[in-house]
Amino acid sequence: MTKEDWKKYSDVDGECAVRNVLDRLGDKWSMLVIIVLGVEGTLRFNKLHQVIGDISQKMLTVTLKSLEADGLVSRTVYPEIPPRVEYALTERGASLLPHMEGLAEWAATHMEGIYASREKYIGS
Amino acid sequence: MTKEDWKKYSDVDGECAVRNVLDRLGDKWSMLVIIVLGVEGTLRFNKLHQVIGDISQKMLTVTLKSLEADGLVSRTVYPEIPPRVEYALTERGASLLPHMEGLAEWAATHMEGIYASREKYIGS
DNA sequence: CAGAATCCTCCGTGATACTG
DNA sequence: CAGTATCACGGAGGATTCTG
Repeated sequence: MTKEDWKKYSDVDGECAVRNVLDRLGDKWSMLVIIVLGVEGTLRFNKLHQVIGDISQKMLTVTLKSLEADGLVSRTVYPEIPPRVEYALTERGASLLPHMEGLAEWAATHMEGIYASREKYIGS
Repeated sequence: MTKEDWKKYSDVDGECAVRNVLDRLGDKWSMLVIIVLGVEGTLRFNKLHQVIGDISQKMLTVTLKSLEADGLVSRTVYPEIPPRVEYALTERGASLLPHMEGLAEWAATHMEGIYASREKYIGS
């Protein structure tokens, strides 16, 4: 990342790629949903809900919709009764996985140190 | 990332490394501050404020404090008048940079497609 | 089963003013 | 210069109920 690329990160007018994408991914559930779909593969709505555990039905719906809108997740409806809807990563969504993995590994590696720092820290 | 590592990502009891770290990094400014310090190097408070441009003084203070508490950013006070305070990435903070870079490049690469998808998407 | 529709509650964030 | 101290708000997120 050179200074020449800098404008990509400092734009204030809402056209900064990093900020836009991280804003979207930075919500409470998007990254986790992507990771789950990446690890588990295609999942139905309720299965996804159950695997994540502590997400509300509403937020799962909202999160999936925004991921679908961005073309990161595909939604397949099977016209049966009872209804069946399957979610999976698109190619674009899957291309994010390596980066999530990288972050996950970084997190796992540095967790302990971070917690230790937090405890020692004397905030105001 | 195998299924064996899965528990690291699905823990609900607040001990999930990924969730903890991403929660912290997922706020509005942390990642940007890290990127800026990574690209620009050591910076004083006001310079940081000016370079980012659209962050409030309060949020810059808050963000820097939490990054310092986590040991990602160092804060050096020079006992002069007027005061001078310099911020820089710690080694731990710098170790995050490659991952930020990866995300940034992913974002830059897929931005256009994501925007195109958003426009075509017919949400409810 | 897979959601849609409401209502409601924090709290992250910003604006403003003040200080050592 | 580098912050603190307050006040105020908007919207992300949760709980609950309803539906095709």
